[in-house]
Amino acid sequence: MANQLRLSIDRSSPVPLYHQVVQGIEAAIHTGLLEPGSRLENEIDLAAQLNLSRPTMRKAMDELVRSGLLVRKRGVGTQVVSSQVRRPLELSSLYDDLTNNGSKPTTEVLTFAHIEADAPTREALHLATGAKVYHFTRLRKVGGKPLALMENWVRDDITHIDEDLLKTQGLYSILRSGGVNFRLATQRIGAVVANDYQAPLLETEPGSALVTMERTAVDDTGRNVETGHHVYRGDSYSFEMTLVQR
Amino acid sequence: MANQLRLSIDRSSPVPLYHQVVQGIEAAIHTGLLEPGSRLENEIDLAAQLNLSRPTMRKAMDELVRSGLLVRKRGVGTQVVSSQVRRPLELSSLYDDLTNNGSKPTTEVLTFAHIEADAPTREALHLATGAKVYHFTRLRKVGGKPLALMENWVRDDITHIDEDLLKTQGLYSILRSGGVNFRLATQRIGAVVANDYQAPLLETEPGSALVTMERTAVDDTGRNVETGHHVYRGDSYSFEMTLVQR
DNA sequence: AATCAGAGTATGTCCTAACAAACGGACATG
DNA sequence: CATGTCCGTTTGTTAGGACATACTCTGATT
Repeated sequence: MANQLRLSIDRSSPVPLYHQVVQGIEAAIHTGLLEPGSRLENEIDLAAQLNLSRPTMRKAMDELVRSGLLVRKRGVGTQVVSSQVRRPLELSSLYDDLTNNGSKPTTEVLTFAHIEADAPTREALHLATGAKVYHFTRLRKVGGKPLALMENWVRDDITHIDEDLLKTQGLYSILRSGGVNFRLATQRIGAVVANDYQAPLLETEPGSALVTMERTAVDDTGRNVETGHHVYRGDSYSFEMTLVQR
Repeated sequence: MANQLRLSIDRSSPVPLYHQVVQGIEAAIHTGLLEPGSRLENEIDLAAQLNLSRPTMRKAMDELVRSGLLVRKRGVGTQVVSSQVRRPLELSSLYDDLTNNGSKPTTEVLTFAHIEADAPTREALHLATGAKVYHFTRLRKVGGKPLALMENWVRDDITHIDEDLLKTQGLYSILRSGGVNFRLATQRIGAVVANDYQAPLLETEPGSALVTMERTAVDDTGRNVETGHHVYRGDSYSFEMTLVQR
Protein backbone atom coordinates (compact mmCIF):
# COMPACT_ATOMS: atom_id res chain seq x y z
CA MET A 1 0.00 0.00 0.00
CA ALA A 2 1.32 3.35 -0.99
CA ASN A 3 1.90 6.19 1.38
CA GLN A 4 -1.39 7.61 2.48
CA LEU A 5 -1.02 11.32 1.98
CA ARG A 6 -3.47 12.59 4.51
CA LEU A 7 -3.46 16.18 3.39
CA SER A 8 -6.20 18.44 4.58
CA ILE A 9 -7.53 20.88 2.04
CA ASP A 10 -9.39 23.92 3.27
CA ARG A 11 -11.68 25.17 0.57
CA SER A 12 -12.60 28.29 2.51
CA SER A 13 -8.99 29.36 2.80
CA PRO A 14 -7.80 32.19 0.59
CA VAL A 15 -4.75 30.09 -0.21
CA PRO A 16 -5.27 28.49 -3.63
CA LEU A 17 -6.02 24.79 -3.48
CA TYR A 18 -3.06 23.84 -5.62
CA HIS A 19 -0.80 25.73 -3.28
CA GLN A 20 -2.21 23.98 -0.25
CA VAL A 21 -1.34 20.72 -1.96
CA VAL A 22 2.18 21.97 -2.68
CA GLN A 23 2.68 22.88 0.95
CA GLY A 24 1.23 19.57 2.11
CA ILE A 25 3.49 17.47 -0.07
CA GLU A 26 6.51 19.60 0.75
CA ALA A 27 5.82 19.06 4.42
CA ALA A 28 5.37 15.33 3.89
CA ILE A 29 8.74 15.17 2.16
CA HIS A 30 10.54 17.23 4.76
CA THR A 31 9.10 15.30 7.67
CA GLY A 32 10.10 12.05 6.01
CA LEU A 33 6.55 10.82 5.56
CA LEU A 34 7.29 10.63 1.87
CA GLU A 35 10.64 8.92 1.58
CA PRO A 36 13.19 9.87 -1.05
CA GLY A 37 12.81 7.60 -4.04
CA SER A 38 9.27 6.55 -3.19
CA ARG A 39 6.58 6.68 -5.81
CA LEU A 40 3.49 8.82 -5.43
CA GLU A 41 0.08 7.60 -6.42
CA ASN A 42 -1.00 8.69 -9.84
CA GLU A 43 -2.39 12.14 -10.41
CA ILE A 44 -5.95 11.04 -10.96
CA ASP A 45 -6.22 9.00 -7.77
CA LEU A 46 -4.57 11.67 -5.69
CA ALA A 47 -6.94 14.26 -7.09
CA ALA A 48 -9.91 12.03 -6.34
CA GLN A 49 -8.77 11.42 -2.76
CA LEU A 50 -8.58 15.14 -2.11
CA ASN A 51 -11.74 15.91 -4.04
CA LEU A 52 -9.77 18.03 -6.47
CA SER A 53 -9.81 18.09 -10.23
CA ARG A 54 -6.88 16.63 -12.06
CA PRO A 55 -5.70 20.00 -13.45
CA THR A 56 -5.47 21.36 -9.92
CA MET A 57 -3.56 18.35 -8.68
CA ARG A 58 -1.35 18.50 -11.71
CA LYS A 59 -0.61 22.17 -11.23
CA ALA A 60 0.52 21.43 -7.69
CA MET A 61 2.77 18.63 -8.89
CA ASP A 62 4.08 20.88 -11.64
CA GLU A 63 5.33 23.29 -9.05
CA LEU A 64 6.97 20.55 -7.06
CA VAL A 65 8.65 19.22 -10.17
CA ARG A 66 9.87 22.69 -11.02
CA SER A 67 11.21 23.22 -7.56
CA GLY A 68 13.06 19.93 -7.85
CA LEU A 69 11.33 17.85 -5.19
CA LEU A 70 9.68 15.47 -7.63
CA VAL A 71 10.57 13.88 -10.95
CA ARG A 72 7.98 12.60 -13.40
CA LYS A 73 8.16 10.08 -16.19
CA ARG A 74 5.40 9.42 -18.62
CA GLY A 75 3.87 6.00 -18.40
CA VAL A 76 5.69 5.34 -15.16
CA GLY A 77 4.79 7.76 -12.42
CA THR A 78 6.09 10.41 -10.10
CA GLN A 79 8.86 9.95 -7.58
CA VAL A 80 10.28 11.90 -4.71
CA VAL A 81 13.80 12.92 -5.66
CA SER A 82 16.27 10.83 -3.77
CA SER A 83 18.83 13.49 -3.18
CA GLN A 84 18.67 16.22 -0.62
CA VAL A 85 17.35 19.02 -2.70
CA ARG A 86 18.25 22.52 -1.72
CA ARG A 87 15.88 25.38 -2.08
CA PRO A 88 16.30 26.92 -5.50
CA LEU A 89 17.82 30.31 -5.68
CA GLU A 90 15.10 32.79 -4.93
CA LEU A 91 14.50 36.39 -5.52
CA SER A 92 15.33 37.53 -2.04
CA SER A 93 17.91 39.69 -0.49
CA LEU A 94 20.81 38.41 1.50
CA TYR A 95 19.25 39.87 4.64
CA ASP A 96 16.16 37.76 4.15
CA ASP A 97 18.26 34.69 3.52
CA LEU A 98 20.20 35.17 6.67
CA THR A 99 17.26 35.93 8.91
CA ASN A 100 15.50 32.89 7.52
CA ASN A 101 18.50 30.86 8.52
CA GLY A 102 18.26 32.10 12.07
CA SER A 103 21.36 34.25 11.95
CA LYS A 104 21.29 37.84 13.10
CA PRO A 105 22.92 40.03 10.52
CA THR A 106 24.02 43.56 11.23
CA THR A 107 24.48 46.24 8.63
CA GLU A 108 26.86 49.14 8.53
CA VAL A 109 26.08 51.87 6.05
CA LEU A 110 29.44 53.01 4.72
CA THR A 111 28.26 55.66 2.29
CA PHE A 112 24.85 57.05 1.41
CA ALA A 113 23.94 59.61 -1.23
CA HIS A 114 21.08 60.82 -3.37
CA ILE A 115 22.76 61.65 -6.62
CA GLU A 116 22.37 61.97 -10.33
CA ALA A 117 22.79 58.59 -12.01
CA ASP A 118 25.92 58.08 -14.04
CA ALA A 119 25.82 56.53 -17.49
CA PRO A 120 26.19 52.85 -16.57
CA THR A 121 23.54 53.17 -13.88
CA ARG A 122 21.17 54.96 -16.23
CA GLU A 123 21.59 52.13 -18.66
CA ALA A 124 21.08 49.43 -16.05
CA LEU A 125 17.95 51.07 -14.68
CA HIS A 126 16.70 52.51 -17.96
CA LEU A 127 16.71 56.07 -16.69
CA ALA A 128 16.78 59.35 -18.58
CA THR A 129 19.70 61.74 -18.35
CA GLY A 130 19.53 63.75 -15.17
CA ALA A 131 17.47 61.20 -13.23
CA LYS A 132 18.49 60.74 -9.63
CA VAL A 133 19.13 57.55 -7.70
CA TYR A 134 20.00 56.49 -4.20
CA HIS A 135 23.53 55.18 -4.07
CA PHE A 136 24.93 53.46 -1.02
CA THR A 137 27.48 50.93 0.12
CA ARG A 138 26.89 48.62 3.03
CA LEU A 139 28.88 46.09 5.00
CA ARG A 140 26.98 43.09 6.28
CA LYS A 141 28.19 41.06 9.24
CA VAL A 142 26.89 37.89 10.78
CA GLY A 143 27.88 37.06 14.31
CA GLY A 144 30.31 39.97 14.20
CA LYS A 145 32.08 38.48 11.18
CA PRO A 146 32.02 40.47 7.93
CA LEU A 147 30.43 38.57 5.11
CA ALA A 148 29.47 40.91 2.30
CA LEU A 149 30.30 44.30 0.89
CA MET A 150 27.44 45.68 -1.11
CA GLU A 151 27.08 48.63 -3.44
CA ASN A 152 23.64 49.48 -4.76
CA TRP A 153 21.82 51.97 -6.95
CA VAL A 154 18.06 52.38 -6.53
CA ARG A 155 15.74 54.62 -8.52
CA ASP A 156 14.31 57.34 -6.32
CA ASP A 157 10.80 57.59 -7.76
CA ILE A 158 9.48 54.64 -5.82
CA THR A 159 9.93 55.10 -2.13
CA HIS A 160 12.02 57.13 0.23
CA ILE A 161 15.17 55.50 1.55
CA ASP A 162 17.44 56.78 4.27
CA GLU A 163 20.45 55.62 6.14
CA ASP A 164 18.63 54.63 9.34
CA LEU A 165 16.24 52.40 7.43
CA LEU A 166 19.12 50.58 5.77
CA LYS A 167 20.68 49.79 9.13
CA THR A 168 17.70 47.85 10.35
CA GLN A 169 16.16 46.31 7.26
CA GLY A 170 17.17 44.53 4.11
CA LEU A 171 16.90 46.54 0.92
CA TYR A 172 14.30 44.26 -0.57
CA SER A 173 12.20 44.48 2.54
CA ILE A 174 12.29 48.28 2.37
CA LEU A 175 11.32 48.28 -1.27
CA ARG A 176 8.54 45.78 -0.77
CA SER A 177 7.13 47.97 1.99
CA GLY A 178 7.30 50.81 -0.49
CA GLY A 179 4.94 48.93 -2.78
CA VAL A 180 7.41 47.27 -5.11
CA ASN A 181 6.43 43.81 -6.30
CA PHE A 182 9.56 42.17 -7.58
CA ARG A 183 9.10 39.82 -10.43
CA LEU A 184 12.52 38.89 -11.67
CA ALA A 185 16.19 39.61 -11.48
CA THR A 186 19.12 38.87 -13.70
CA GLN A 187 22.37 38.20 -11.99
CA ARG A 188 25.89 37.20 -12.72
CA ILE A 189 28.16 35.36 -10.33
CA GLY A 190 31.91 35.32 -10.63
CA ALA A 191 35.13 35.47 -8.68
CA VAL A 192 37.82 38.04 -7.97
CA VAL A 193 40.59 38.46 -5.44
CA ALA A 194 40.21 41.00 -2.67
CA ASN A 195 41.84 44.38 -3.28
CA ASP A 196 43.27 46.73 -0.68
CA TYR A 197 39.95 48.47 -0.15
CA GLN A 198 37.85 45.34 0.21
CA ALA A 199 40.19 43.22 2.29
CA PRO A 200 40.27 45.24 5.53
CA LEU A 201 36.53 45.83 5.46
CA LEU A 202 35.90 42.12 5.10
CA GLU A 203 38.67 41.40 7.62
CA THR A 204 40.55 39.21 5.22
CA GLU A 205 43.83 39.47 3.32
CA PRO A 206 44.29 41.24 -0.01
CA GLY A 207 44.51 38.42 -2.54
CA SER A 208 41.93 36.19 -0.87
CA ALA A 209 39.04 34.87 -2.94
CA LEU A 210 35.76 36.76 -3.17
CA VAL A 211 32.50 35.77 -4.79
CA THR A 212 31.04 38.59 -6.86
CA MET A 213 27.42 39.12 -7.73
CA GLU A 214 25.92 41.73 -10.01
CA ARG A 215 22.17 41.94 -10.00
CA THR A 216 19.42 44.00 -11.55
CA ALA A 217 15.85 43.53 -10.32
CA VAL A 218 12.63 44.20 -12.22
CA ASP A 219 9.20 44.78 -10.70
CA ASP A 220 5.76 43.83 -11.96
CA THR A 221 5.41 47.00 -13.96
CA GLY A 222 8.55 46.23 -15.89
CA ARG A 223 10.70 48.88 -14.22
CA ASN A 224 14.29 48.14 -13.40
CA VAL A 225 14.16 49.09 -9.76
CA GLU A 226 17.55 48.29 -8.41
CA THR A 227 21.00 47.30 -9.50
CA GLY A 228 23.89 46.29 -7.32
CA HIS A 229 27.35 44.90 -7.14
CA HIS A 230 28.14 42.71 -4.16
CA VAL A 231 31.22 40.83 -3.04
CA TYR A 232 31.20 38.02 -0.49
CA ARG A 233 34.01 36.33 1.37
CA GLY A 234 34.74 33.20 -0.63
CA ASP A 235 35.46 31.18 2.48
CA SER A 236 32.03 31.75 3.97
CA TYR A 237 29.57 32.22 1.16
CA SER A 238 28.47 30.36 -1.93
CA PHE A 239 25.38 30.26 -4.09
CA GLU A 240 23.33 27.10 -4.00
CA MET A 241 20.68 26.42 -6.55
CA THR A 242 18.63 23.75 -8.20
CA LEU A 243 18.38 23.66 -11.96
CA VAL A 244 15.36 21.99 -13.47
CA GLN A 245 15.05 20.66 -16.99
CA ARG A 246 12.55 22.51 -19.21
CA MET B 1 -3.54 49.18 -32.45
CA ALA B 2 -1.60 46.61 -30.59
CA ASN B 3 1.14 44.54 -32.12
CA GLN B 4 -0.33 42.01 -34.42
CA LEU B 5 1.32 38.79 -33.41
CA ARG B 6 1.09 36.88 -36.63
CA LEU B 7 2.11 33.55 -35.23
CA SER B 8 1.47 30.48 -37.26
CA ILE B 9 0.33 27.45 -35.37
CA ASP B 10 0.72 24.05 -36.95
CA ARG B 11 -1.76 21.65 -35.43
CA SER B 12 -0.29 18.67 -37.25
CA SER B 13 3.15 19.30 -35.80
CA PRO B 14 4.31 17.04 -33.00
CA VAL B 15 5.46 20.15 -31.16
CA PRO B 16 2.86 20.97 -28.51
CA LEU B 17 0.74 23.98 -29.36
CA TYR B 18 1.70 25.87 -26.23
CA HIS B 19 5.34 25.41 -27.10
CA GLN B 20 4.82 26.71 -30.61
CA VAL B 21 3.34 29.82 -29.03
CA VAL B 22 6.31 30.13 -26.69
CA GLN B 23 8.72 29.93 -29.60
CA GLY B 24 6.69 32.40 -31.61
CA ILE B 25 6.58 35.01 -28.89
CA GLU B 26 10.23 34.49 -28.05
CA ALA B 27 11.10 35.08 -31.67
CA ALA B 28 8.90 38.18 -31.79
CA ILE B 29 10.69 39.58 -28.78
CA HIS B 30 14.16 38.79 -30.05
CA THR B 31 13.50 40.21 -33.49
CA GLY B 32 12.14 43.39 -31.93
CA LEU B 33 8.62 42.90 -33.27
CA LEU B 34 7.48 42.99 -29.68
CA GLU B 35 9.22 45.92 -28.11
CA PRO B 36 10.44 45.90 -24.53
CA GLY B 37 7.84 47.43 -22.27
CA SER B 38 5.01 46.96 -24.74
CA ARG B 39 1.77 45.38 -23.61
CA LEU B 40 0.44 42.18 -25.10
CA GLU B 41 -3.20 41.73 -25.88
CA ASN B 42 -5.09 39.89 -23.22
CA GLU B 43 -4.97 36.14 -22.96
CA ILE B 44 -8.47 35.55 -24.17
CA ASP B 45 -8.14 37.59 -27.36
CA LEU B 46 -4.75 36.14 -28.17
CA ALA B 47 -6.12 32.66 -27.69
CA ALA B 48 -9.07 33.46 -29.93
CA GLN B 49 -6.83 34.84 -32.65
CA LEU B 50 -4.80 31.66 -32.75
CA ASN B 51 -7.82 29.41 -32.35
CA LEU B 52 -6.46 28.11 -29.09
CA SER B 53 -8.14 27.65 -25.76
CA ARG B 54 -7.27 30.06 -23.02
CA PRO B 55 -5.54 27.39 -20.85
CA THR B 56 -3.20 26.59 -23.73
CA MET B 57 -2.43 30.25 -24.33
CA ARG B 58 -1.98 30.74 -20.65
CA LYS B 59 0.38 27.81 -20.35
CA ALA B 60 2.54 29.36 -23.03
CA MET B 61 2.58 32.70 -21.28
CA ASP B 62 3.32 30.95 -18.00
CA GLU B 63 6.51 29.60 -19.47
CA LEU B 64 7.51 32.98 -20.80
CA VAL B 65 6.85 34.55 -17.42
CA ARG B 66 8.91 31.87 -15.78
CA SER B 67 11.76 32.36 -18.17
CA GLY B 68 11.63 36.07 -17.44
CA LEU B 69 10.57 37.48 -20.80
CA LEU B 70 7.15 38.63 -19.65
CA VAL B 71 5.66 40.08 -16.50
CA ARG B 72 1.98 39.83 -15.65
CA LYS B 73 -0.21 41.85 -13.36
CA ARG B 74 -3.77 41.01 -12.53
CA GLY B 75 -6.30 43.49 -13.76
CA VAL B 76 -3.66 45.18 -15.87
CA GLY B 77 -2.14 42.92 -18.44
CA THR B 78 1.06 41.34 -19.61
CA GLN B 79 4.18 43.23 -20.66
CA VAL B 80 7.41 42.41 -22.35
CA VAL B 81 10.18 42.90 -19.82
CA SER B 82 12.07 46.02 -20.60
CA SER B 83 15.50 44.77 -19.76
CA GLN B 84 17.64 42.51 -21.83
CA VAL B 85 16.90 39.22 -20.20
CA ARG B 86 19.61 36.66 -20.25
CA ARG B 87 18.88 33.04 -20.76
CA PRO B 88 18.28 31.41 -17.41
CA LEU B 89 20.82 28.96 -16.19
CA GLU B 90 20.07 25.69 -17.83
CA LEU B 91 20.82 22.10 -17.23
CA SER B 92 23.51 21.76 -19.81
CA SER B 93 27.16 21.11 -19.83
CA LEU B 94 29.78 23.72 -20.41
CA TYR B 95 30.58 22.09 -23.74
CA ASP B 96 27.01 22.63 -24.89
CA ASP B 97 27.11 26.22 -23.73
CA LEU B 98 30.26 26.93 -25.64
CA THR B 99 29.24 25.21 -28.86
CA ASN B 100 25.95 27.09 -28.75
CA ASN B 101 27.90 30.29 -28.52
CA GLY B 102 29.84 29.43 -31.63
CA SER B 103 33.13 28.81 -29.89
CA LYS B 104 35.11 25.68 -30.59
CA PRO B 105 36.17 24.10 -27.34
CA THR B 106 38.81 21.44 -27.11
CA THR B 107 39.14 18.95 -24.32
CA GLU B 108 42.21 17.31 -22.85
CA VAL B 109 41.63 14.27 -20.71
CA LEU B 110 44.18 14.51 -17.91
CA THR B 111 43.24 11.38 -16.00
CA PHE B 112 40.76 8.61 -16.60
CA ALA B 113 39.93 5.64 -14.39
CA HIS B 114 37.23 3.11 -13.65
CA ILE B 115 37.46 2.71 -9.92
CA GLU B 116 35.62 1.87 -6.76
CA ALA B 117 33.78 4.90 -5.44
CA ASP B 118 35.12 6.46 -2.27
CA ALA B 119 32.84 7.45 0.58
CA PRO B 120 32.02 11.03 -0.45
CA THR B 121 31.26 9.90 -4.01
CA ARG B 122 29.08 7.06 -2.77
CA GLU B 123 27.13 9.53 -0.73
CA ALA B 124 26.77 12.03 -3.55
CA LEU B 125 25.61 9.38 -6.00
CA HIS B 126 23.77 7.19 -3.48
CA LEU B 127 25.82 4.14 -4.26
CA ALA B 128 26.40 1.01 -2.20
CA THR B 129 29.81 0.11 -0.85
CA GLY B 130 31.96 -1.43 -3.55
CA ALA B 131 30.13 0.19 -6.46
CA LYS B 132 32.35 1.43 -9.26
CA VAL B 133 32.39 4.77 -11.01
CA TYR B 134 34.17 6.47 -13.84
CA HIS B 135 36.48 9.15 -12.52
CA PHE B 136 38.23 11.62 -14.77
CA THR B 137 39.68 15.07 -14.93
CA ARG B 138 39.54 17.22 -18.03
CA LEU B 139 40.93 20.54 -19.14
CA ARG B 140 38.77 22.57 -21.45
CA LYS B 141 40.16 25.23 -23.74
CA VAL B 142 38.47 27.70 -26.02
CA GLY B 143 40.48 29.24 -28.79
CA GLY B 144 43.58 27.65 -27.32
CA LYS B 145 43.00 29.42 -24.01
CA PRO B 146 42.34 27.25 -20.95
CA LEU B 147 39.02 27.98 -19.34
CA ALA B 148 37.99 25.17 -17.03
CA LEU B 149 39.47 22.33 -15.04
CA MET B 150 36.90 19.66 -14.39
CA GLU B 151 36.82 16.60 -12.17
CA ASN B 152 33.85 14.25 -12.44
CA TRP B 153 32.49 11.02 -11.06
CA VAL B 154 29.88 9.09 -13.06
CA ARG B 155 28.10 5.89 -12.11
CA ASP B 156 29.09 3.05 -14.41
CA ASP B 157 25.77 1.21 -14.67
CA ILE B 158 24.37 3.51 -17.31
CA THR B 159 26.59 3.66 -20.33
CA HIS B 160 30.13 2.99 -21.30
CA ILE B 161 32.53 5.91 -21.21
CA ASP B 162 36.06 6.02 -22.49
CA GLU B 163 38.79 8.53 -22.93
CA ASP B 164 38.35 9.00 -26.68
CA LEU B 165 34.67 9.81 -26.28
CA LEU B 166 35.45 12.49 -23.72
CA LYS B 167 37.85 14.20 -26.08
CA THR B 168 35.22 14.83 -28.70
CA GLN B 169 31.96 15.23 -26.81
CA GLY B 170 30.63 16.92 -23.72
CA LEU B 171 29.84 14.65 -20.80
CA TYR B 172 26.14 15.45 -20.89
CA SER B 173 25.97 14.70 -24.56
CA ILE B 174 27.57 11.30 -23.97
CA LEU B 175 25.18 10.49 -21.16
CA ARG B 176 22.14 11.62 -23.11
CA SER B 177 23.19 9.36 -25.96
CA GLY B 178 23.42 6.62 -23.38
CA GLY B 179 19.74 7.06 -22.60
CA VAL B 180 19.95 9.36 -19.61
CA ASN B 181 17.18 11.93 -19.33
CA PHE B 182 18.40 14.60 -16.97
CA ARG B 183 15.78 16.23 -14.88
CA LEU B 184 17.53 18.39 -12.36
CA ALA B 185 20.83 19.30 -10.81
CA THR B 186 21.83 20.95 -7.59
CA GLN B 187 24.88 23.10 -7.73
CA ARG B 188 26.92 25.43 -5.63
CA ILE B 189 28.99 28.29 -6.95
CA GLY B 190 31.80 29.90 -5.02
CA ALA B 191 35.28 31.32 -5.30
CA VAL B 192 38.81 30.20 -4.46
CA VAL B 193 42.30 31.27 -5.43
CA ALA B 194 44.30 29.11 -7.80
CA ASN B 195 46.74 26.70 -6.19
CA ASP B 196 50.02 25.46 -7.61
CA TYR B 197 48.37 22.55 -9.38
CA GLN B 198 45.55 24.51 -10.96
CA ALA B 199 47.44 27.62 -12.00
CA PRO B 200 49.79 26.18 -14.64
CA LEU B 201 47.06 24.07 -16.18
CA LEU B 202 44.83 27.11 -16.51
CA GLU B 203 47.83 29.19 -17.60
CA THR B 204 47.33 31.69 -14.86
CA GLU B 205 49.18 32.63 -11.68
CA PRO B 206 48.80 30.89 -8.33
CA GLY B 207 46.65 33.26 -6.28
CA SER B 208 44.43 34.37 -9.15
CA ALA B 209 40.68 34.11 -8.73
CA LEU B 210 38.77 30.99 -9.78
CA VAL B 211 35.05 30.33 -9.90
CA THR B 212 34.17 26.96 -8.41
CA MET B 213 31.16 24.86 -9.19
CA GLU B 214 30.04 21.64 -7.56
CA ARG B 215 27.19 19.87 -9.21
CA THR B 216 25.18 16.69 -8.86
CA ALA B 217 22.72 15.76 -11.59
CA VAL B 218 19.61 13.61 -11.28
CA ASP B 219 17.82 11.78 -14.08
CA ASP B 220 14.15 11.05 -14.62
CA THR B 221 14.31 7.83 -12.65
CA GLY B 222 15.59 9.65 -9.61
CA ARG B 223 19.14 8.35 -9.88
CA ASN B 224 22.04 10.61 -9.08
CA VAL B 225 23.97 10.07 -12.27
CA GLU B 226 26.93 12.37 -12.03
CA THR B 227 28.75 14.61 -9.63
CA GLY B 228 31.56 16.96 -10.39
CA HIS B 229 33.79 19.70 -9.15
CA HIS B 230 34.82 22.31 -11.68
CA VAL B 231 36.96 25.41 -11.50
CA TYR B 232 36.90 28.21 -14.07
CA ARG B 233 39.21 31.12 -14.66
CA GLY B 234 37.59 34.05 -12.89
CA ASP B 235 38.70 36.49 -15.55
CA SER B 236 36.88 34.67 -18.33
CA TYR B 237 33.89 32.91 -16.87
CA SER B 238 30.86 33.81 -14.81
CA PHE B 239 27.41 32.38 -14.28
CA GLU B 240 24.50 34.36 -15.59
CA MET B 241 20.97 33.58 -14.58
CA THR B 242 17.50 34.95 -14.31
CA LEU B 243 15.57 34.52 -11.09
CA VAL B 244 11.81 34.62 -11.27
CA GLN B 245 9.47 35.32 -8.41
CA ARG B 246 7.29 32.35 -7.40
C1' DA C 1 14.44 -19.52 -25.85
C1' DA C 2 14.38 -15.11 -27.81
C1' DT C 3 11.81 -11.61 -29.88
C1' DC C 4 7.80 -9.00 -30.88
C1' DA C 5 3.08 -7.34 -30.30
C1' DG C 6 -0.46 -5.74 -27.43
C1' DA C 7 -2.76 -4.47 -23.08
C1' DG C 8 -2.60 -1.64 -19.15
C1' DT C 9 -1.05 2.43 -16.80
C1' DA C 10 0.50 7.00 -16.01
C1' DT C 11 1.75 11.31 -17.57
C1' DG C 12 1.27 14.91 -21.48
C1' DT C 13 -1.70 17.89 -24.16
C1' DC C 14 -5.87 20.30 -25.18
C1' DC C 15 -10.62 21.77 -24.78
C1' DT C 16 -14.94 24.28 -22.83
C1' DA C 17 -16.75 26.63 -19.04
C1' DA C 18 -17.15 29.34 -14.92
C1' DC C 19 -16.26 32.26 -11.15
C1' DA C 20 -12.86 35.02 -8.14
C1' DA C 21 -9.84 38.75 -7.25
C1' DA C 22 -7.10 42.68 -8.16
C1' DC C 23 -6.30 46.84 -10.64
C1' DG C 24 -7.39 51.41 -12.65
C1' DG C 25 -10.20 54.83 -13.98
C1' DA C 26 -14.71 57.15 -13.87
C1' DC C 27 -18.03 58.97 -11.18
C1' DA C 28 -20.36 60.45 -7.13
C1' DT C 29 -20.07 62.36 -2.61
C1' DG C 30 -18.47 65.00 1.36
C1' DC D 1 -10.80 69.65 -3.94
C1' DA D 2 -10.22 65.34 -1.82
C1' DT D 3 -12.00 60.96 -0.94
C1' DG D 4 -14.54 56.90 -1.46
C1' DT D 5 -17.34 53.73 -4.36
C1' DC D 6 -18.51 51.22 -8.34
C1' DC D 7 -17.55 48.96 -12.65
C1' DG D 8 -15.17 47.21 -16.58
C1' DT D 9 -10.90 44.78 -17.69
C1' DT D 10 -7.55 41.29 -17.11
C1' DT D 11 -5.29 37.81 -14.85
C1' DG D 12 -5.89 33.93 -11.24
C1' DT D 13 -8.14 29.64 -9.90
C1' DT D 14 -10.88 25.53 -10.47
C1' DA D 15 -13.64 21.99 -12.74
C1' DG D 16 -14.42 17.99 -15.75
C1' DG D 17 -13.67 15.66 -19.86
C1' DA D 18 -11.19 13.70 -23.91
C1' DC D 19 -7.55 11.92 -26.43
C1' DA D 20 -2.29 11.24 -27.26
C1' DT D 21 1.95 9.21 -26.10
C1' DA D 22 5.46 6.82 -23.67
C1' DC D 23 6.72 3.20 -20.70
C1' DT D 24 6.32 -1.55 -18.50
C1' DC D 25 4.96 -6.01 -18.39
C1' DT D 26 3.00 -10.07 -20.18
C1' DG D 27 1.76 -13.34 -23.42
C1' DA D 28 2.09 -15.09 -28.08
C1' DT D 29 4.76 -16.22 -32.00
C1' DT D 30 8.75 -17.60 -34.39
